[in-house]
This record gives sequence, structure tokens and C-alpha cells, in this order.
Amino acid sequence: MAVTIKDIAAAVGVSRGTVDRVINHRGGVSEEVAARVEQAVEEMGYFPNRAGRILAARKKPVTIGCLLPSDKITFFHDVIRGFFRAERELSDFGVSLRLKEVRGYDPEIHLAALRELLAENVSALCVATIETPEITALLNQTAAEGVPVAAINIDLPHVNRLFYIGSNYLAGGRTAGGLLSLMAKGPVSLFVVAGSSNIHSHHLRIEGFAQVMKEKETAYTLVDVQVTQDDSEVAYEATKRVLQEHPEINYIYITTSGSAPGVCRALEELERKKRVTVIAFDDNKENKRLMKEGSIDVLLCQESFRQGYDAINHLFYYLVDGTVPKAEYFTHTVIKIGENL
Amino acid sequence: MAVTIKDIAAAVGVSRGTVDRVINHRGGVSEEVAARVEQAVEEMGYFPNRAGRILAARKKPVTIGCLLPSDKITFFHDVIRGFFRAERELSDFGVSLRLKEVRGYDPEIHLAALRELLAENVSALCVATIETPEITALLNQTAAEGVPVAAINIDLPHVNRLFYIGSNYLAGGRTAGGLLSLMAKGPVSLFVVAGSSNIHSHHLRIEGFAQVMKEKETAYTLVDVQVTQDDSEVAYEATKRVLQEHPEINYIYITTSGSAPGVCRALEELERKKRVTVIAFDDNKENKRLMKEGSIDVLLCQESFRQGYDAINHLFYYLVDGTVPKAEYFTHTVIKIGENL
DNA sequence: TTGAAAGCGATACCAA
DNA sequence: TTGGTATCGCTTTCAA
Repeated sequence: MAVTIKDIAAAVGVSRGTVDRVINHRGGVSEEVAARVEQAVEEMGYFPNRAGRILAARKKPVTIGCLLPSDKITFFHDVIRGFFRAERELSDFGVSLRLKEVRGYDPEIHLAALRELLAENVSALCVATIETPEITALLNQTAAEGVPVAAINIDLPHVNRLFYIGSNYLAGGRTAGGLLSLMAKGPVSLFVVAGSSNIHSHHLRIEGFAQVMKEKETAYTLVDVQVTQDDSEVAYEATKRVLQEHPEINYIYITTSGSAPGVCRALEELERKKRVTVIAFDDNKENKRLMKEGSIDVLLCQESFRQGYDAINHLFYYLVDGTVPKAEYFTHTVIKIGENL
Repeated sequence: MAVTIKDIAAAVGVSRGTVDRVINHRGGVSEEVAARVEQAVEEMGYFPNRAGRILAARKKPVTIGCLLPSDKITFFHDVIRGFFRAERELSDFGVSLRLKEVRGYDPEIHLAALRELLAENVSALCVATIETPEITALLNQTAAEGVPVAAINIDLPHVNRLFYIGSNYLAGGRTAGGLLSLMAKGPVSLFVVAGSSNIHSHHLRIEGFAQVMKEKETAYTLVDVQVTQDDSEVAYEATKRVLQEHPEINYIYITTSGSAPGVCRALEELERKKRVTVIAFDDNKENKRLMKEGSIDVLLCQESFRQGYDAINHLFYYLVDGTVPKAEYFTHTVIKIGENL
């Protein structure tokens, strides 16, 4: 049976309260006693028991404030499922969430949402947001006041965040390149559909792709690159036009999940979906459907459920346990084809 | 704040002990009182608190007995890592494991190992074993005595197991077929390296593969099929011979992880590894290395870590909580190429 | 600076 | 058939 605080107290000949004070650095213990306790802790191999800790911690419940730009964006559905699964599993331990969903990336809206969360006196923040001077300052101040901030899906390099959890976008791009290299046995005429030239993550997906194509010396012709701002309608128009101009296109690489439906509709209308191989990102509902219909051939996914689920768990154990998480968790690039969807 | 057993007791006007007896069906409560308690539980939305339960459960620690045919088989390394991670995380809750590792599938050895585990008075079993009349009988008797039995990696259809967790072998085969269909742009001359004709799982990997090749109408020539009994040396000899006889082979499908090193050595020696695309199973240490070296192009993995990790967690929560798991958990078929390994 | 004791939620056992 | 109480390991508060 494991060593408990009681054993330590008995061994050292002090009360459990004193041992607790030493272990959790609450102060108010003479150096001499503290040293003896610490030595006993070391020698006897004491490690605090979570069940006991959690039970005692119920006296002050934990609320985690979450912010996602998820309104109208199906990608975040799985992240949210992860949030709620974690909340449910940890609800016995006193955890509850406050989730704010906003639309898009308007700094004012994000700032207001963050302020609302903080006004509710949350014990931690878990956010996918953007860095503006105001937001960065607010989050850093929050962290400084002892309320940990976690960055999910979108990293915040200038914020003193407890950790980041999300995709490794470069690896995603590299995987796309690797797959295309494996699949490409003949001449490759490639059409790239990009989200936005100034969103860093989308750029990385192209950079990684190009890296691998070069490393593997996979010959290909880059027929066209279209930027869609993640808008399906824009993607549709652009794809239709480009495909009509270029009958030789046989591969399409879509770096942003929201564009896939538009691209596929164009392929369908031109009756070219059998002859073109499509690589896209994220297994949200629409994209799964498109894969089942045979429009998308390969989906590269980023374990979005796990992003939400793990984020909440890391925060909880940090709060209740003091367990410090790693600074960065990169979720895997998961390859899905029709058969293992 | 959530409803506790105390709240129920107060509302009904009985003691906490009585409420506990009703909730856990321990008997010895008058029907009238039981009905009132049950009604209160329903109305007030009571749900037992895990932290409290776990703490109380420490009075009788939980030991889980595990049996794996893992001796000399690197595949099981990750399953074992999953076991120990779960043990570590749950050690605060009084969980410890007894792991017996045996070599191969000798029924006598398995039976003896199971008997040893049971002699140690374990609270549950988690096993990867085979079905013989004796083993099936022993496990069924164990389950009947209230010691739950979980099947991991290898299902035991005739055993009254609490659940099975492991790969869906058919889906694995189907995924292999889907990938080959995507990659095959020209003529396909295929060499299949199988483990054993009478191990059901290996057969399913071939069946699923064939299904998809037919569904997708992917043309291919099956040049040869060799059975290796999962022995790397046998695989080496067979591959060398077949490759020499058939210079046209451009795809190799290896359905059993242990054969991959032998196959790759043959490819290396014949200087054909660049011209042949290799699909294999499981990301154990050797196979990962072979992929990095460029010998294996695609690895189909089965989340072996999760098999071990989840199995222990399901058993624990069943024992302490009464949470009944699903009857079957199929881990995903994870596609790994060099870029997302 | 330290000890003693109550309490978190559930369980188990003894007594009535 | 029931109630009362000690206990699991830890935190927190009140006294000393």
C-alpha cells in the first residue's frame, strides 16, 4: 500500500497539517521541521493521492472558460465534443465549463468574449484566438494573476500560455506531399486550393508539401493556385474556371477544410471526380460525406476531439494537482481514406 | 453543486447507510423505504461521485492480472506501455497489475499462467490468449465467479468476456486494399506475405484486401502468396526466391508484422527496394526503422498502446464504479507513411 | 510555528 | 431492517 500523509506525519512525529504545509509550500513551518519532513517524503517515496486531493478540492469547484471561433465552422464540432466529454468525466471532481462561441476572428469580439469569461471568475482559460496587442496583453495579465491560459488549435507565441495543443501544420503538409509522392506514378498536374495567404497555418501546409515533393524528387506541374479565404462558394467558382481551362489536372490539394465542398461540387458538375485525385484536410461532417461519395480521396485529420479533451484534462490536473503539462502537444496527422474513415 | 448521498438521506429521512444499500442493491431494505429512496434518487438527479467512491474503495485494493504472449514479440511492447501507463495513473486509486508474459501460443503454458494469476487472487483478468476447451472453461468459470475477464488484441468469442478491445482485422485489410487502389496507377504485380493460414486475423487481412480490390475494380496480378508463420527468416528466404523468379513484382503486401524485416532484407540485397512498394502492419521498433530507411512505404497500425491503456481503465471503472463497458472496442486502422510516423 | 479536528462523498461494520 | 460511526487521503480552519 502506498505511503500517505499520515505515514509521513507518524514517521516524523508531527501532525498531518504540518506535513501538508511542507508539501504544498504553504509556509509557516520551521526550517528544521520542514527539512525533516522533506527527507521523510523522499525516503519513504511519498506521492500525494489524487482521489483524496480531488475530494478535498471539491470545496472550491473549478470553472474553465473556453473561447472558440466556432460559430458556423463545423471543424470545431469535434473540439467541442472533446470539451464536453472531459467536462462530463470530470464533473464528479467539481469541473464545469463556460464556452463562448464567436464567429470569425474580429479582435473586438474576441476581446469582449474574453472579458466576459474573466468576469465570471473562471479558474483557467482555454482559447483559440488571435494575437492583437490588446488580446495578448489581457491574456498575459490573466496568466500573471495565476489564472492559467491554454492555447488550443491556434498557438499564441507571444502569450505566456501554460501550453499549446493543436496540429503540427508543417507535418500535415509534409504528409500530403508524402502521400502524393506515393500515389503519383505518372505525370502529375496539380491544382492547389489555399485558404488564405496570410494565415500562417495554411502557409505551412503548402511549405511542408513542397518540401517533401522536392526531397522525394516527385515531378509535378503546378497548374494553378487559388486563394479562397476558406469560402466554399469562392472555391467552387475558382475550381470550375481552372478545371475548364486545364483538362490535364489530375490532382487537387486543398489546404483548408472549408473549401472542399465547393471544389467537389465543381468536380461533380464537370464529371471529372473519377479522374481527379483530391487530398483535403479535416474530417468534419461535410468532408466525411464527400469522401463517402468518392469526391475526396484522402483526408488529413488533426485529432480535433483530442485537442478539446486533452486540453481540459491538462488544465484540471494542473489546477488540482499542480501537475505541470508540457509546453506543446502536437496532435498526429491522421490519414483517412474511405476504408478507415 | 451536485446531489450527494447525504442530500438523498436527508430528503428521505433515512441514514446514508440505507441509501447506499438501495443504490448498490445490497438488499436488507424494506420495499417501502427502498421505493422512497429510489424515487428521491430519480427526482433529485443523484449520480454517485467517483472521487468519493474511489477513495472508499482503497480499503480493498484492485489487482488486475494480465496475460500476453509477448515474449520475444515486439508488437506487444506498446500494449505493455499502455498497461503500465494506466497502472501509474490509477495507482492512486489502488490499482496494481500482475503481468505474465509467455512465449507463443502453447495451450498448456497459457493455462498454467492463467492459473498462477488466479492463485494470486486478482480482481480481474485482461488476457490475449487462445481458445481451447480447458482455457475457455477456466475463463468462463472465472467470469461466473464475478471476476471479470477482458479479451485484448485477440477476441475470445466463446468466453463470456466483459469486453474485447483490439483491431478490426477486416478493416485493416480493407484499408490496405484502398491504399493500393489509390497508389496503383499502372499494372500491379502483387506478392503477398501471409503469417499463418489458420490464424483467423491474418486471414481477415487478406479477405478485406481482396474485397476492396474487387469493389474498386483495381486490376492486379497475384504473383505469389507465401506463408511464413510470422518468422522473419522464413520470410527472407521466400521473398528472395520469389523476387528472383518474378522481376515484375512491384507491390508487396505483408499481413503479419514479424515478417517485414525478412522481406526487407531480401529487397535490400536484390537492390529492388526503390522499385517495389511495400505495405505492412504494425509500427513496432523494427518496422519503424524499416520505414525510415525507405524499405517499407506504408504501415497500417492498430493503436496498440490504446488497447492496453483503455483495457485497464475499462476494467477499473467497472470494478469500482460498476460502469459497464461496451462489448467491443475496435481500435482504428492508422495509416503511417514516413512523413507522419 | 504547530496540533487537533472537521469535512469532502461513499462504504462497511457494528449495534440496535 | 435500520442507524450510527469510523474510515479512505487530503485540505483547511481554529486554537494553542
